Amino acid sequence: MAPSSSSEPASHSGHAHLLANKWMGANKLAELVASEGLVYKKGKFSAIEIKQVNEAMQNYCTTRGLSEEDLNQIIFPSDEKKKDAVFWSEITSAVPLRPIVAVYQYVRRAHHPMKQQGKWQPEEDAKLIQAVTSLGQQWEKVAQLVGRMATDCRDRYRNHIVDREKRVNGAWSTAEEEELTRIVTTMQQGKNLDTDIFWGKVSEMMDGKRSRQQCRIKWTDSLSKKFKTDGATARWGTHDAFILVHKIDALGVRDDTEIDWKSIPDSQWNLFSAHTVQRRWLTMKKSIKGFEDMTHSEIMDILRVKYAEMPSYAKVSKVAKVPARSDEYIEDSDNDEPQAGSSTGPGTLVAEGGPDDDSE
DNA sequence: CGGGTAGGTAAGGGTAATGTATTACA
DNA sequence: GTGTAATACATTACCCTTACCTACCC
Repeated sequence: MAPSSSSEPASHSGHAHLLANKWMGANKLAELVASEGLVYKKGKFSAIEIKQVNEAMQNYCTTRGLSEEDLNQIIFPSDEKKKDAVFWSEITSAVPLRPIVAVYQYVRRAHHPMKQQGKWQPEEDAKLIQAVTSLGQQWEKVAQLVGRMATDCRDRYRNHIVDREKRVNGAWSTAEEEELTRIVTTMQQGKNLDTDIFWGKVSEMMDGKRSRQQCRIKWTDSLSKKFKTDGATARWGTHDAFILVHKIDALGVRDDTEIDWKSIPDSQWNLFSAHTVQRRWLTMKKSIKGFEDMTHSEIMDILRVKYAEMPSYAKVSKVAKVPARSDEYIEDSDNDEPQAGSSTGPGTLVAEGGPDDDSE
């Protein structure tokens, strides 16, 4: 495929066009990342991106005199197969680093008529169980019977219905914690990254007593920390707040929804999970009076002053003594994350240069 | 016909919002 | 000791990506 061009990486606009027009799956994307340095974005849509998408749709409608109903027909065509490639490409162009598939999925989710209906009622669970019993895991059909989005039915089923009789709630016993630690650490052996942990499997190995979500949260937010410190409890301190504020400051994002929390911890500071760190940020933010009406940079201005100095007495935050991966020490050649400048932002950028991996 | 692909569903993997129990501390 | 704010621990709705399937096109 046309490696012709020059020695320079393909132009950005060329990539933007590809992303907005070609329906590429994961493999295809990975291939382009490797072969011609394609850069694209993954992860949650930031507030800014959501706004851009909405404006693009609004614009699409007004320039063509389309009604709300027409728009709905485009997003969810009734039976006829009128593919509206123009629509999806145009909307995708509003968020340059996103592949068309991601935008397509996002918009269909966000505008689904049955979206967001809050807590599940017992009657709904009953309908769900009934539907799955008769139809099997055909979620689109099940959704019709239950009155919830297919994906929500699937989630409810796998997270709360399966093994429901065995499910245990409340605080974890020491035995359970030990069991989970054993399972997770065993699974990690021979794996390269902790992303190789399959929480559905873990839940099964716990004999269904705890759901995949319970297992995952318990491990990432609590047990992994204890494991790293050999049982010592590490509490969040001012020095941690200091580090966090300055890390976020260094990102230079326009809005905190653009922060990729997974990228915050590093080899020196990694006791707290991305989830925990994100929550700490929220707490700090909320402690500022009137934060609701402030922009991200205004909030940063205040926090920067508040945490201007590293508390001198503070012991440096403990660093994991157990390297993330078995006994091999991870060198961490200093990140060279392809932080493609500030223009990008939010979620994770996927680019050439594979960071990782070591392997053997 | 046969490979390629657009457009859809299912499965896999994860986070955000919120509630509740503990702990720190004035 | 007491009230309250911060933090730890739980719960679950909600979200995004990848795998897979199928009708359709050249």
